[in-house]
Amino acid sequence: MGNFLGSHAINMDAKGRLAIPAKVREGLAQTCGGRIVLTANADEERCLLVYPEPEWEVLRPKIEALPNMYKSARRLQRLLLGNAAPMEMDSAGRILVPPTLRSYAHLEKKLMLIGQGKKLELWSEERWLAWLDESSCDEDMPPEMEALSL
Amino acid sequence: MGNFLGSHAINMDAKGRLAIPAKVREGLAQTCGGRIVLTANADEERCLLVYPEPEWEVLRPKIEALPNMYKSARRLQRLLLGNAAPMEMDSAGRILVPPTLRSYAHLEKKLMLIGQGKKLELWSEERWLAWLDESSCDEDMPPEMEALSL
DNA sequence: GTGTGCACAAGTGGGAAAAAGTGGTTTCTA
DNA sequence: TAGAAACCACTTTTTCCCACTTGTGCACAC
Repeated sequence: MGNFLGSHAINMDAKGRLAIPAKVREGLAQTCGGRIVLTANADEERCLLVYPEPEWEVLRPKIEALPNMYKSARRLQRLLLGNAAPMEMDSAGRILVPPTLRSYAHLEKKLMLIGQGKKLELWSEERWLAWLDESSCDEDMPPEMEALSL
Repeated sequence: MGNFLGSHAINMDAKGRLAIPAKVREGLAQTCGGRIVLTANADEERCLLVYPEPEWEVLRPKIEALPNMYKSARRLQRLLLGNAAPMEMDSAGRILVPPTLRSYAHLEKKLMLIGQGKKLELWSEERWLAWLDESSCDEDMPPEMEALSL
């Protein structure tokens, strides 16, 4: 199962195409033959999520099965299912980000691709840097986290 | 079983016709030979629901059978059954949205079509964007959802 | 050990062909 | 007679491919 680490600065061209860095491309080739699913992130950060297809197929049924009398479940379904776009890379290893996702995450030219283990996150560089500044570490933690020793 | 994903910006013309995006059209051709049912959504969001006919025929008897001593059940019946319109696409892959549904969901020129697995949702673009902004992620969650790791 | 240059790989941009979307006109039907 | 359906022709967008530019790493020489 793919193990994506590290961050990469990348550029999106005028047509909305972005070249996956070669290092990451290798990882994707291995875990999913280059077939990925791009979707919106559901928490308060407006970034995109990049899943290798097999990983997405684990998640998708779980999301579809959520009881949709709950508002929070409908939200998750609308965001994750409603934005999911299966993608394949072109001959130069690029993907075309759909316009709706581009505007959801406020993607312009300069982007950051952030490895998160099983998936990757795709941010507008501006928002990523802003998040680094704002985000603070004195929120509530789950117990598993309190026990960590870094 | 159709699997509709992703969001698409589409335009309705002056006659109330809207072109189903080609990607979605394929999915509809496969699951229902292009025969769909368009109806109103019953939750607080005024959007329309697009069902492949076989999927609708699974749902319809269940709605009809709801015990209608309950106000909420009557509401569901009036909205879903009372607005259901079977549709077929014209030679260019377009459907004509009935005026009553158009006004129910406040559809004007710019629309969004949102894949939701078995069905699709059709929103006024304005309302969809507003919903994206307002909707927050700290509502009650069903237990299945708390356990999710995205 | 350091610097220079070469070669290959990665990233970028543009253009042409094909497909999708749009608008209007005519015909049919209620 | 008005509205909807079918049809047709035009315009725009998308997709695919090819060629160019940039960057990186390695080797060799100084």
